[in-house]
Formats: sequence, C-alpha cells, structure tokens
Amino acid sequence: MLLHNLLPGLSIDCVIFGFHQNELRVLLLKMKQSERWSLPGGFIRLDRDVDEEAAHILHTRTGLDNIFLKQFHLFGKQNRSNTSHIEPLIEQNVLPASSFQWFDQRFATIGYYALVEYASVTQPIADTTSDCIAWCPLPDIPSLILDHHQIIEHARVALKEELNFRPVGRNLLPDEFTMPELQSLYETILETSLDRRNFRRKILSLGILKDTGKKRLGAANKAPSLYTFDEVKYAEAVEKGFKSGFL
Amino acid sequence: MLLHNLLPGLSIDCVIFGFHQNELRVLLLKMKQSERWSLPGGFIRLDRDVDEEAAHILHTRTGLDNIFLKQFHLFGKQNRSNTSHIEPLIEQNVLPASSFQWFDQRFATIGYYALVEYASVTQPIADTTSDCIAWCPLPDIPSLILDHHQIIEHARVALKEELNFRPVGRNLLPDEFTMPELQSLYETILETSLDRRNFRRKILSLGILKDTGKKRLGAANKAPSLYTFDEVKYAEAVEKGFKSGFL
DNA sequence: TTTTCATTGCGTAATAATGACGCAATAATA
DNA sequence: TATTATTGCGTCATTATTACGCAATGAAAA
Repeated sequence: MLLHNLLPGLSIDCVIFGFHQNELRVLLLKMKQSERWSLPGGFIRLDRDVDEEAAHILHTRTGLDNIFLKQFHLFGKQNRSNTSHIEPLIEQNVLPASSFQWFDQRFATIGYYALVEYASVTQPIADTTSDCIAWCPLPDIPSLILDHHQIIEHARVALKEELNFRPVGRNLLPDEFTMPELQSLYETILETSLDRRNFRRKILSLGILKDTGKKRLGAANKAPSLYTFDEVKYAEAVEKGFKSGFL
Repeated sequence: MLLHNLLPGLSIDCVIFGFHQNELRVLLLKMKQSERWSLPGGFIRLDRDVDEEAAHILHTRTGLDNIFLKQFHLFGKQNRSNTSHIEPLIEQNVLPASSFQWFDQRFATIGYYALVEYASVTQPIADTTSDCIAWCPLPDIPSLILDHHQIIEHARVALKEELNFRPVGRNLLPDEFTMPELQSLYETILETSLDRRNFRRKILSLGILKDTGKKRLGAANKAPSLYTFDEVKYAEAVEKGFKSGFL
C-alpha cells in the first residue's frame, strides 16, 4: 500500500451480507494483536473511482466480481476515527511505524453494502492486518473497532428499506431456491414473520419468478418447487422499483 | 477560510430545494469571472462533523436554522474535480494564488439536499467567489461547474423516492396551505399528475393534516380550506415512514 | 405396505385501498 | 343576479390485503 497514492481523509467500509441457515451474516476480519473485529475496508487510490475501489475491496476479500454493491451512507463524525486499533499493529511490526501519521488523520468513511451468495464465497481472504476472516451472524456480532457496529446497523436498515422498493433475492440466494427459502430471507431482513400463503401470492404477482418444474426432495414433507429469477423481469424490477405510495 | 484547518479531499454540495409558483427551485450561486453557476457548498472543518458543516453551509446561505437536511450520495469519480472554475478567480485575485494547490486536489463530494420554505429565504447570501445567489426553477438550470448538474438530478430522484416513504410538505410549504397547493407540490416532485379527489382522500387518510377551519379567499372560485400539519402525527410519520411493499 | 407427519400448493371470504368519475356548493366576477 | 372556476363530498367497479381452510405429497414410522 503506497500511502502517498491515496485520497486522504476518506476510507471505505463494506458491509458484505450473506444469507445462510436462515440468518443474515456479515463478513468480518479479526484484527491481529487484538480481540476486536472490523469490516472489510480500505482507502481510495487516486487513480480509481470510489465505487471502483469499493468493488475492488470486495473482489479482494471474496474473489467475486460483479457483486451487488450499494453506497448507503457517509459517516463523518469529527471524532469517529482514532489510532487505538492501529497502535498494536505498529508495535508488533505488522504495520511500519511510518504508517502511523496516515492513520492518525481524521477519516470520514463511506459505507457500502454488498449482497453475495453465501455459498459462492468459499475461501474469503484476510488482509495483512488480520488473523482471519469469517461470516458472523447478525445476532452475534463480536466487539468491533471504531464505529463499525453503527455502520452495520445502518446498512441493515438501508437493506430493509430497499427491500420494499426493489427485489433483493437474486444476489443473496443460490440460482435455484424454494418459496420457503425466499420467504425466510424476506422475514429475516424485515425482522417480521409473514403469512406463508399471502407471501407466496404477493411475490408471484411481481412476475419476477420462474418455476423450474423441479422440486427440492429429501425432507420429510411435501417437496417444494424450485424457482429461479426471471433475469429480464428481475432487472426491470430493480431498475423501476415497485409501485408504492403515491407513484 | 484557513485551508490547513480543513479535511482534505472531501467537499460538501447542497441542493437546496424550495417550492414557488408550482415549481421546484434550487438555490444557485453565479461564479465570479464566469458564466457558470454552482451549488452552495464548502469544505469540512477538522473540528466539525460533516453533517454539522452541511447545516452550517445552509445557515450561511439562507440564514435559516433547523433546516431539513439529508445526505443522499457521495460523488467519487476519480476525475470529477478540476480547477477550471477556480483559475479565473485566482487570476482576478478573488482567491489568493496560494489556494490553487488546495483546489488542485482530487475531491470527492458528499451531496446533501435541503428542503426549505421558499418564502422564508428572503435574502440569500452569496459567498466571496460569487456575484450573486438566486433561486432557479428546475426546468431551466443554467450551465453549472463540475458535475453539479448530475448532483441536482440525483437529489431530485432521491427526493422523489423519499416522497413515497415519508411526508415532505412540512419543510417546503408555508405553515398554512391549501389542498391544491399540497397536491401541486406532490405532482411537481413526482413529475406526474394525480386525480384531485383521490389525492385528497389518500393524503387525508395519512392523518397528518389538520383543518384550520380557515379558507384561502381571493380567487374567483370556491375558497379552499387551509390546512396545517399535525406536528405530532407528522413527526411520527417521518420517523416510521409509510407502510409499503412487504412491511 | 400402510399410516402418520410436516409442510406445500391452491383456494375463499371479508375487508381495505385504489382508480375513475359525477355533482352540488361556493367565492369572486361579469 | 347569473356566470365561472374550482372545491368538497360521494359512488361504484376493480384490485390488493388479511386471515384463514384444506387436500395433496414426500419421507419416515409403524
């Protein structure tokens, strides 16, 4: 990392959501020399767009390209950043002492959330300042550095609001999925329970699903049908959003 | 402006919306030594939160406090900023030559939109780099510096989407207003026309309006009732948003 | 092989919301 | 006093939502 080659004062933090075992999970990095975790993030190279850099961070951690990625908020409190999570890294020579003044700046950070298919991230990659990287279920997020708790919470609300406007499942579910799986995703994001039969009718009325004709066998009950998203209709729905309110 | 006292690389641009004569208008500054206009904006003092600084910019230009202000997007293209609008100002000694290197940085800018009651901004105040400041109707925005056209367009879309979730009129209309005035505001923001009778029913069903009992006299037709917003219900609606989609 | 079980797919009835209108009432003006 | 433009209120058909009932069906237990 060539620090003179970066946009000063601004960082990126990514809340990478996955869905597994009926839970929303986020990808977190365990800081070296500390019990705290952090969001995947980084700084912006002077020759890259901010959006580009966010996509790059995501690619670096997950190996994935063309991820659904959305900027949701700039966190700009005057006192939000400090060097307490960096100092142990410098002491233990994980980072060079010369990097201290870079981290000692005031940073605003721009939050992005990403939606990825959990199973497609087989081997997430930690960075040099981290021991490991792992998916953490939202209910039991560990202790985080800086304001990263707040960033995750903000992302969660942003995702929840988005869900009422636009379809979201395409990015979080595998290619084929059952109606109960889709419903569980919605219930998790919305933090509520929905009537099975009404959910089914409503989501089908959006016209973005295709029945594959196949069924998910194996469970001790009636086998649910497998659906995929109709790519064309889905893209249209993402573009135009759902009708709501006055429009 | 003490440039060493500012967060580098990040600026603020404010799209200040007002509503007058059935048109949405934005407050723009005419650059000195140029035919171009710009959004009110500025840089972030190291001892201020970004949100605080945005509110400060608004106060400086409009004299108003407690303005509805919402961050909507970070514009972070690598090549979005340049010094072409600054050079004439330095040549004519409007800005000191020493400020060139500050403006020659790459800047990302965080966009805020503000909603203000048009009539309450009696004397908007230009800055030292501007000849004048004026309300411009959205349909005829003049030539703007940098990516300010794009910023306004983005703000407009953000406002439009917001309108489907939360009430907006409180900040754009005078204390008392008629149903047709409110409808005209909605139609302008949504860029559509709405049935008068259905709009009335829907907006009343939200329970955020109070009939003052008074009427707006003077026109050659039946005098429309004057309404105000029910502060308690309105605040509740802003907080919780309107029901829509799945939730 | 048959029964049991959990769960799906489909359906229905009551209620609420929406879209497209009709029409009498009314403030200013001719 | 009649005319004009526009408001406030109401109706009716259609669509959406809510709250359920029930037969069908894979797998597992009897």
